[in-house]
Amino acid sequence: MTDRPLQEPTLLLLTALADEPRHGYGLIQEIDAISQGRVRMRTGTLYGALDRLLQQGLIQVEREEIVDGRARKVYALAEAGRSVLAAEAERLRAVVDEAERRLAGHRAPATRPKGALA
Amino acid sequence: MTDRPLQEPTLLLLTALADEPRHGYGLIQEIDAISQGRVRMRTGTLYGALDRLLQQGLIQVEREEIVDGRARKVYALAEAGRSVLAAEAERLRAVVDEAERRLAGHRAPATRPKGALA
DNA sequence: ACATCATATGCCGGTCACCGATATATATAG
DNA sequence: CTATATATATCGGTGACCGGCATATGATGT
Repeated sequence: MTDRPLQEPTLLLLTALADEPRHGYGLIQEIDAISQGRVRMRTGTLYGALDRLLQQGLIQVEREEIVDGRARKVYALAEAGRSVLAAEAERLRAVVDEAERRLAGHRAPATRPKGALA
Repeated sequence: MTDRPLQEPTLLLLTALADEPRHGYGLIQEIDAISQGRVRMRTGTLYGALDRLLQQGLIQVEREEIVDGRARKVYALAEAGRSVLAAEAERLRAVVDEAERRLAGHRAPATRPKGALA
């Protein structure tokens, strides 16, 4: 399946769905808020990613509704998406920790015995 | 330019250079260590990324040397690369924090069979 | 009446980072 | 003498993301 690391827009999408279900346009706004206005997700990215994540089973359409005459699809994080997001967050945190440790000047021994590579 | 968020292989590359200069193959091994063996960077990704990062001024060739009859290029993190990595780490940490915060305040979605629809 | 912004979904062409394979070369271990 | 580790490099393909465009309604402004 998709063992590949998530790119940031996708990571933000799953994060925006982690607390409650939202519809497409609401996700754009939520991502804008999460990133302190630094990320404006394009609709091209959004709906493409939504389709992809649906197909991968990481999210699901919770319901469809009509608000003020405008149709909405409300997406929810699926179980699979929840665990993928958790794993991804844990992995990324480790990398970020390591980056900041090294930038701070502490040389944490990441050294391993020779021949560790298969 | 480098306004776009770094992808993970690139992030790992800069991280691997953050404590000391390394040559190409050494970077593959270091990234293997940092990621606890989870990421095996391909040479196609590595040398392509190295060229790109050189051109962006995020890294530089510190020296070239010959060890045991094999040529090496030793790369070092440039000042620009150091600040980009720092900014990227800070940004990613915020996203990861937010993701874990939302996951912890768990709101499990109704696991509905497909076909259920409003 | 007309314009324009905010809301809302969706498609399509292009770009580029990454992947996998391949090529080349030396040193060491079996 | 063959395989593995070390070491650099190129190339074609894939796919996520970007930017632009199309479409439609409701609210606000002039």
